[in-house]
Amino acid sequence: MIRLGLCCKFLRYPVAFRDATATAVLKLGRSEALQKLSGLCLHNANALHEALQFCADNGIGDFRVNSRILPLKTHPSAGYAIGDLSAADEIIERFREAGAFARNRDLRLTFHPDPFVVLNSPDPDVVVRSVAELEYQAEVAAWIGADVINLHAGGVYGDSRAALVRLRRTWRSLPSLIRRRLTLENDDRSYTPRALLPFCEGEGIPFVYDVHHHRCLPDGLSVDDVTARAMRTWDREPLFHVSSPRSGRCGGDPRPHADYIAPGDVPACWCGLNVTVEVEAKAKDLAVLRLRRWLLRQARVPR
DNA sequence: AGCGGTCAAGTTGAT
DNA sequence: ATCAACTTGACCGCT
Repeated sequence: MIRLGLCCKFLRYPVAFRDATATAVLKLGRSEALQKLSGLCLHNANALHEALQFCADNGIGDFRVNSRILPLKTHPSAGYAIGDLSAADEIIERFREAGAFARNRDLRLTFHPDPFVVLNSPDPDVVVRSVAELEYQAEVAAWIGADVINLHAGGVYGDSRAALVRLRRTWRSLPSLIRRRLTLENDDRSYTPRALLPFCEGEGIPFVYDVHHHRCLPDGLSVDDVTARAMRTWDREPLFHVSSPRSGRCGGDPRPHADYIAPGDVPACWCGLNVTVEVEAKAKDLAVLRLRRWLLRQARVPR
Protein backbone atom coordinates (compact mmCIF):
# COMPACT_ATOMS: atom_id res chain seq x y z
CA MET A 1 0.00 0.00 0.00
CA ILE A 2 1.22 3.44 -0.97
CA ARG A 3 2.22 5.76 1.86
CA LEU A 4 0.00 8.81 1.37
CA GLY A 5 1.14 12.31 2.27
CA LEU A 6 -0.79 15.37 3.40
CA CYS A 7 0.53 18.79 2.40
CA CYS A 8 0.90 21.47 5.04
CA LYS A 9 -2.63 22.07 6.27
CA PHE A 10 -6.14 20.86 7.02
CA LEU A 11 -9.50 21.74 5.59
CA ARG A 12 -11.71 19.89 8.09
CA TYR A 13 -9.59 18.78 11.02
CA PRO A 14 -9.18 21.67 13.48
CA VAL A 15 -5.43 22.20 13.48
CA ALA A 16 -4.01 25.43 12.07
CA PHE A 17 -0.56 26.88 11.80
CA ARG A 18 -0.09 30.56 12.52
CA ASP A 19 1.81 33.20 10.60
CA ALA A 20 2.67 36.90 10.74
CA THR A 21 3.30 39.60 8.17
CA ALA A 22 6.55 41.51 8.17
CA THR A 23 4.56 44.74 8.04
CA ALA A 24 2.83 44.02 11.33
CA VAL A 25 5.93 42.67 13.08
CA LEU A 26 8.04 45.66 12.04
CA LYS A 27 5.54 48.03 13.60
CA LEU A 28 6.49 46.59 16.97
CA GLY A 29 9.66 47.22 18.92
CA ARG A 30 12.25 44.50 18.56
CA SER A 31 11.56 42.86 21.88
CA GLU A 32 7.80 42.98 21.40
CA ALA A 33 8.29 41.55 17.91
CA LEU A 34 10.41 38.67 19.23
CA GLN A 35 7.80 38.01 21.90
CA LYS A 36 5.09 37.71 19.26
CA LEU A 37 7.25 35.51 17.02
CA SER A 38 8.23 33.30 19.94
CA GLY A 39 4.56 32.67 20.66
CA LEU A 40 3.83 31.85 17.02
CA CYS A 41 6.75 29.40 16.79
CA LEU A 42 5.67 27.64 19.95
CA HIS A 43 2.10 27.45 18.69
CA ASN A 44 3.33 25.95 15.41
CA ALA A 45 5.52 23.37 17.16
CA ASN A 46 2.49 22.19 19.11
CA ALA A 47 0.28 22.34 16.02
CA LEU A 48 2.77 20.12 14.19
CA HIS A 49 2.50 17.52 16.92
CA GLU A 50 -1.30 17.62 16.67
CA ALA A 51 -1.10 17.34 12.89
CA LEU A 52 1.09 14.25 13.21
CA GLN A 53 -1.31 12.73 15.71
CA PHE A 54 -4.10 13.11 13.17
CA CYS A 55 -1.97 11.51 10.46
CA ALA A 56 -0.97 8.58 12.66
CA ASP A 57 -4.59 7.97 13.68
CA ASN A 58 -5.86 8.08 10.10
CA GLY A 59 -3.38 6.01 8.14
CA ILE A 60 -1.62 9.02 6.61
CA GLY A 61 2.07 8.16 6.61
CA ASP A 62 3.63 11.44 5.49
CA PHE A 63 3.24 15.11 6.28
CA ARG A 64 4.73 18.06 4.42
CA VAL A 65 5.72 20.87 6.76
CA ASN A 66 4.79 24.37 5.67
CA SER A 67 7.73 26.65 4.85
CA ARG A 68 6.57 29.28 7.35
CA ILE A 69 6.56 26.96 10.35
CA LEU A 70 8.92 29.53 11.90
CA PRO A 71 7.28 32.71 10.53
CA LEU A 72 9.58 35.28 8.91
CA LYS A 73 12.65 33.31 10.05
CA THR A 74 14.87 34.56 7.21
CA HIS A 75 13.20 37.89 6.47
CA PRO A 76 15.87 40.54 5.82
CA SER A 77 14.59 42.92 8.49
CA ALA A 78 12.11 40.94 10.61
CA GLY A 79 14.18 37.71 10.64
CA TYR A 80 15.75 36.24 13.77
CA ALA A 81 17.87 33.45 15.16
CA ILE A 82 16.07 30.81 17.17
CA GLY A 83 18.14 31.82 20.19
CA ASP A 84 16.59 35.30 20.02
CA LEU A 85 13.21 33.90 21.05
CA SER A 86 12.36 33.82 24.74
CA ALA A 87 10.81 30.35 24.42
CA ALA A 88 13.66 29.01 22.27
CA ASP A 89 14.42 25.97 24.46
CA GLU A 90 10.78 25.01 24.75
CA ILE A 91 10.21 25.49 21.02
CA ILE A 92 13.12 23.24 20.09
CA GLU A 93 12.03 20.66 22.66
CA ARG A 94 8.48 20.62 21.24
CA PHE A 95 9.79 20.13 17.72
CA ARG A 96 12.03 17.30 18.92
CA GLU A 97 9.03 15.68 20.62
CA ALA A 98 7.04 15.94 17.41
CA GLY A 99 9.97 14.31 15.61
CA ALA A 100 10.16 11.50 18.16
CA PHE A 101 6.44 10.92 17.74
CA ALA A 102 6.87 10.75 13.97
CA ARG A 103 9.67 8.17 14.29
CA ASN A 104 7.64 6.03 16.69
CA ARG A 105 4.60 6.04 14.43
CA ASP A 106 6.57 5.64 11.18
CA LEU A 107 5.58 9.04 9.83
CA ARG A 108 7.68 10.64 7.14
CA LEU A 109 8.26 14.41 7.17
CA THR A 110 9.21 16.63 4.24
CA PHE A 111 9.71 20.26 3.30
CA HIS A 112 8.95 22.03 0.02
CA PRO A 113 10.44 25.55 0.02
CA ASP A 114 8.62 28.44 -1.66
CA PRO A 115 9.18 29.21 -5.34
CA PHE A 116 11.51 32.05 -4.35
CA VAL A 117 14.19 29.53 -3.48
CA VAL A 118 16.13 29.35 -6.74
CA LEU A 119 19.56 27.74 -6.69
CA ASN A 120 20.43 28.36 -10.34
CA SER A 121 19.60 32.06 -10.60
CA PRO A 122 22.21 34.16 -12.42
CA ASP A 123 21.74 36.69 -9.60
CA PRO A 124 24.13 35.70 -6.79
CA ASP A 125 22.02 37.51 -4.19
CA VAL A 126 19.04 35.33 -5.04
CA VAL A 127 21.23 32.26 -4.52
CA VAL A 128 22.54 33.53 -1.18
CA ARG A 129 19.01 34.21 0.07
CA SER A 130 17.91 30.82 -1.19
CA VAL A 131 20.66 29.00 0.67
CA ALA A 132 19.81 30.94 3.85
CA GLU A 133 16.20 29.78 3.52
CA LEU A 134 17.38 26.19 3.01
CA GLU A 135 19.59 26.44 6.10
CA TYR A 136 16.61 27.44 8.20
CA GLN A 137 14.45 24.63 6.87
CA ALA A 138 17.28 22.13 7.30
CA GLU A 139 17.66 23.21 10.92
CA VAL A 140 14.00 22.44 11.61
CA ALA A 141 14.28 19.27 9.51
CA ALA A 142 17.09 18.08 11.78
CA TRP A 143 14.98 18.70 14.91
CA ILE A 144 12.03 16.70 13.59
CA GLY A 145 13.85 14.10 11.47
CA ALA A 146 12.55 15.23 8.06
CA ASP A 147 14.53 13.47 5.33
CA VAL A 148 13.46 15.58 2.33
CA ILE A 149 13.75 19.22 1.32
CA ASN A 150 12.29 19.20 -2.15
CA LEU A 151 12.97 21.91 -4.72
CA HIS A 152 12.31 22.71 -8.33
CA ALA A 153 15.35 23.14 -10.53
CA GLY A 154 14.71 26.87 -11.03
CA GLY A 155 14.67 29.00 -14.14
CA VAL A 156 16.06 28.46 -17.63
CA TYR A 157 17.03 32.06 -18.47
CA GLY A 158 17.13 31.22 -22.15
CA ASP A 159 19.93 28.67 -21.79
CA SER A 160 19.04 25.52 -19.92
CA ARG A 161 22.54 24.02 -20.27
CA ALA A 162 24.12 27.03 -18.55
CA ALA A 163 21.33 27.02 -15.96
CA LEU A 164 22.07 23.39 -15.10
CA VAL A 165 25.80 24.13 -14.89
CA ARG A 166 25.03 26.83 -12.30
CA LEU A 167 22.70 24.44 -10.48
CA ARG A 168 25.46 21.80 -10.35
CA ARG A 169 28.01 24.24 -8.97
CA THR A 170 25.64 25.47 -6.25
CA TRP A 171 24.46 21.96 -5.40
CA ARG A 172 28.03 20.76 -4.92
CA SER A 173 28.80 23.71 -2.63
CA LEU A 174 25.88 23.16 -0.24
CA PRO A 175 26.55 22.19 3.36
CA SER A 176 25.73 18.55 4.04
CA LEU A 177 22.92 19.47 6.46
CA ILE A 178 21.07 20.68 3.37
CA ARG A 179 22.54 18.45 0.69
CA ARG A 180 21.71 15.14 2.27
CA ARG A 181 18.04 16.17 2.30
CA LEU A 182 17.78 18.02 -1.00
CA THR A 183 15.71 16.51 -3.81
CA LEU A 184 14.64 17.88 -7.20
CA GLU A 185 11.19 17.78 -8.77
CA ASN A 186 10.05 18.24 -12.36
CA ASP A 187 7.91 21.36 -12.83
CA ASP A 188 5.19 22.38 -15.30
CA ARG A 189 7.09 25.23 -17.02
CA SER A 190 10.77 24.55 -17.45
CA TYR A 191 12.21 21.23 -16.31
CA THR A 192 10.62 18.00 -17.51
CA PRO A 193 11.66 14.57 -16.27
CA ARG A 194 13.61 14.14 -19.51
CA ALA A 195 15.58 17.31 -18.72
CA LEU A 196 16.06 16.69 -15.02
CA LEU A 197 16.49 12.92 -14.63
CA PRO A 198 19.96 12.81 -16.23
CA PHE A 199 21.07 15.63 -13.94
CA CYS A 200 19.78 13.82 -10.85
CA GLU A 201 21.26 10.51 -12.01
CA GLY A 202 24.62 12.16 -12.64
CA GLU A 203 24.79 14.02 -9.34
CA GLY A 204 23.14 11.37 -7.16
CA ILE A 205 20.16 13.58 -6.29
CA PRO A 206 16.81 11.89 -5.54
CA PHE A 207 14.21 12.79 -8.17
CA VAL A 208 10.68 13.62 -6.98
CA TYR A 209 8.29 12.65 -9.76
CA ASP A 210 5.25 14.92 -10.03
CA VAL A 211 3.02 13.13 -12.51
CA HIS A 212 0.60 16.07 -12.78
CA HIS A 213 3.39 18.42 -13.83
CA HIS A 214 4.54 15.78 -16.31
CA ARG A 215 1.04 15.62 -17.81
CA CYS A 216 0.94 19.44 -18.04
CA LEU A 217 4.38 19.58 -19.65
CA PRO A 218 4.94 16.27 -21.44
CA ASP A 219 8.33 15.28 -22.82
CA GLY A 220 7.73 12.06 -24.72
CA LEU A 221 8.68 9.81 -21.81
CA SER A 222 6.00 7.49 -20.47
CA VAL A 223 4.76 7.57 -16.89
CA ASP A 224 5.96 4.00 -16.47
CA ASP A 225 9.48 4.81 -17.65
CA VAL A 226 9.82 7.95 -15.55
CA THR A 227 8.51 6.07 -12.52
CA ALA A 228 11.12 3.35 -12.94
CA ARG A 229 13.97 5.81 -13.44
CA ALA A 230 12.82 8.02 -10.58
CA MET A 231 12.77 5.00 -8.23
CA ARG A 232 16.40 4.26 -9.02
CA THR A 233 17.55 7.75 -7.98
CA TRP A 234 16.51 7.06 -4.37
CA ASP A 235 18.58 5.41 -1.65
CA ARG A 236 15.46 5.43 0.54
CA GLU A 237 11.70 5.33 -0.03
CA PRO A 238 10.93 7.30 -3.20
CA LEU A 239 8.66 10.34 -3.07
CA PHE A 240 6.11 11.20 -5.76
CA HIS A 241 3.41 13.86 -6.12
CA VAL A 242 -0.09 13.52 -7.51
CA SER A 243 -2.90 15.94 -8.22
CA SER A 244 -5.90 16.28 -10.49
CA PRO A 245 -6.62 19.25 -12.75
CA ARG A 246 -9.40 21.53 -11.53
CA SER A 247 -10.77 22.17 -15.00
CA GLY A 248 -10.26 18.77 -16.55
CA ARG A 249 -7.84 17.67 -19.24
CA CYS A 250 -9.55 19.20 -22.27
CA GLY A 251 -9.78 22.97 -22.44
CA GLY A 252 -8.80 25.43 -19.77
CA ASP A 253 -5.60 25.60 -17.78
CA PRO A 254 -4.80 22.05 -16.64
CA ARG A 255 -2.39 23.20 -13.94
CA PRO A 256 -4.58 24.42 -11.05
CA HIS A 257 -5.29 21.67 -8.57
CA ALA A 258 -8.73 20.18 -8.01
CA ASP A 259 -10.27 19.73 -4.58
CA TYR A 260 -9.89 15.95 -4.75
CA ILE A 261 -7.84 13.36 -6.61
CA ALA A 262 -9.64 11.57 -9.42
CA PRO A 263 -8.58 7.97 -8.77
CA GLY A 264 -7.74 7.50 -12.45
CA ASP A 265 -5.01 10.12 -12.07
CA VAL A 266 -2.99 7.85 -9.81
CA PRO A 267 -0.74 5.89 -12.19
CA ALA A 268 -1.62 2.20 -12.12
CA CYS A 269 2.09 1.36 -12.00
CA TRP A 270 2.42 3.10 -8.62
CA CYS A 271 0.08 0.67 -6.86
CA GLY A 272 1.97 -1.95 -4.92
CA LEU A 273 5.19 0.08 -4.82
CA ASN A 274 6.87 1.07 -1.57
CA VAL A 275 6.63 4.79 -2.24
CA THR A 276 5.37 7.96 -0.62
CA VAL A 277 2.79 9.88 -2.65
CA GLU A 278 2.03 13.39 -1.48
CA VAL A 279 -1.48 14.48 -2.37
CA GLU A 280 -1.67 18.02 -3.71
CA ALA A 281 -5.37 18.76 -3.54
CA LYS A 282 -7.32 21.73 -2.26
CA ALA A 283 -9.50 19.62 0.04
CA LYS A 284 -6.35 18.61 1.96
CA ASP A 285 -7.13 16.07 4.72
CA LEU A 286 -10.49 15.26 3.13
CA ALA A 287 -8.80 14.52 -0.20
CA VAL A 288 -6.16 12.26 1.35
CA LEU A 289 -8.74 10.34 3.34
CA ARG A 290 -10.94 9.89 0.27
CA LEU A 291 -8.04 8.66 -1.83
CA ARG A 292 -6.98 6.32 0.96
CA ARG A 293 -10.47 4.78 1.09
CA TRP A 294 -10.37 4.28 -2.66
CA LEU A 295 -6.94 2.63 -2.57
CA LEU A 296 -8.00 0.31 0.25
CA ARG A 297 -11.05 -0.75 -1.73
CA GLN A 298 -8.89 -1.38 -4.78
CA ALA A 299 -6.50 -3.52 -2.77
CA ARG A 300 -9.38 -5.73 -1.55
CA VAL A 301 -10.89 -6.21 -4.97
CA PRO A 302 -8.45 -7.91 -7.35
CA ARG A 303 -8.47 -6.29 -10.74
C1' DA B 1 -17.62 38.03 13.95
C1' DG B 2 -16.97 39.03 9.39
C1' DC B 3 -15.04 41.58 5.45
C1' DG B 4 -11.67 43.27 2.17
C1' DG B 5 -7.02 44.67 1.31
C1' DT B 6 -2.54 43.11 1.93
C1' DC B 7 1.47 40.36 2.15
C1' DA B 8 9.37 39.31 1.30
C1' DA B 9 11.22 36.91 -1.85
C1' DG B 10 11.67 34.46 -8.45
C1' DT B 11 10.46 32.87 -12.95
C1' DT B 12 7.44 31.78 -16.55
C1' DG B 13 4.00 32.16 -20.06
C1' DA B 14 -0.87 33.58 -21.09
C1' DT B 15 -3.44 37.51 -21.65
C1' DA C 1 2.37 45.60 -19.03
C1' DT C 2 -0.19 42.76 -15.99
C1' DC C 3 -1.24 38.71 -13.82
C1' DA C 4 -1.80 34.07 -12.08
C1' DA C 5 0.47 30.07 -10.93
C1' DC C 6 3.58 27.68 -8.11
C1' DT C 7 3.96 23.39 -2.45
C1' DT C 8 0.33 26.32 1.27
C1' DG C 9 -4.22 31.64 2.11
C1' DA C 10 -3.54 33.77 6.65
C1' DC C 11 -3.11 38.17 8.79
C1' DC C 12 -4.66 42.70 10.02
C1' DG C 13 -7.30 46.59 10.58
C1' DC C 14 -11.62 47.97 9.90
C1' DT C 15 -16.72 47.85 10.63
